[in-house]
Amino acid sequence: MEAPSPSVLQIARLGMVVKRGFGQAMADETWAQDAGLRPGCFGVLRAISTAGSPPSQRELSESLGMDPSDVVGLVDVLEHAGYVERQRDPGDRRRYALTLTPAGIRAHDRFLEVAETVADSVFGALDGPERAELDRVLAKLLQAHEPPPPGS
Amino acid sequence: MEAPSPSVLQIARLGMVVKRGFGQAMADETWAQDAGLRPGCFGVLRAISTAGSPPSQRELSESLGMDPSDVVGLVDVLEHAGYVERQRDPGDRRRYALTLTPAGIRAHDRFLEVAETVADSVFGALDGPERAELDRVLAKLLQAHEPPPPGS
DNA sequence: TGGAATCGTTGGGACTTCCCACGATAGGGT
DNA sequence: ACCCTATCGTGGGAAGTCCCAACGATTCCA
Repeated sequence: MEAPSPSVLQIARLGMVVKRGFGQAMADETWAQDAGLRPGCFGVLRAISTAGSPPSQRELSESLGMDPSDVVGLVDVLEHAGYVERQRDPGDRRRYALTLTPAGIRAHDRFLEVAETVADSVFGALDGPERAELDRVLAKLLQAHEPPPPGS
Repeated sequence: MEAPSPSVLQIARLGMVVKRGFGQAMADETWAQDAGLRPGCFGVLRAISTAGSPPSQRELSESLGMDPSDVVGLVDVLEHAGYVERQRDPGDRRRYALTLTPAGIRAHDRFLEVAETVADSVFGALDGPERAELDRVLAKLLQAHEPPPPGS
């Protein structure tokens, strides 16, 4: 039976390919290496950048699908590198309001370039429409697995 | 920037979702738990099953995109569970010829069921054509990144 | 026959992921 | 005003994964 069930393996496998490619591409970026940036830092930078208002670390952890305790170290690195700032939310002093510094925005842009290089390498076998369709489907799947936080 | 490059993040992210979902689904399968099967064992089982002739561990490692040293432990578990057999290749006594036992075939089938359940959970938001197209594109991408052994 | 290459294996280091528990702060009910 | 509960960020540790560097055994090539 040629059931399409192993597609879960393909996804997991492709995820590893991307992860490896990204890690390898990052090894060439001396500026990131010097700042001590870890792979997960890109996700944090991107999540802060795309968030409507300065997010808290918990919102980040939900938006990234990772444990809050793991976000701490990532933000630590980024703050120490001068890319993000932790400001106490005046409305709720338990939370932080995370913002990107100008240097953080530049770092994010450079990250995007690297990501695009990796994407070209990974998706090179796809033509334009295929790639657009893949993008759309992936976004749909992630959105289905991550109920967006309403106005709360 | 023309294309939304962060699709690489989506892939990696979705890979984690699958991995988690699979691990969680496997936690309910007592037979696998009792046999001490690890997540990677499914990939090994599937690789042996889909290989044309009994593969060596090195062929497995290439086909799975993992390090040969990590295949050892996986095959150890599977052999100890009575699912695969290590037979020396008479033509090259350095290699093993890995074969599935009848119990291994049954285990593989049960694995497939679990995988299908996970797939339904992950791809639930997609309709038939979308899912088929995703399958096709993923296979295309993996094939581009892993030239298959022609001697089958 | 001797040297180089390959296969399986061992060991270990660096890293990620996940879970539990703690102080600090906030909210809700009486 | 008080407790009780919940949430946020944080620390620590267990388990797992990925990757590399070696080593005996075996094979291949000159």
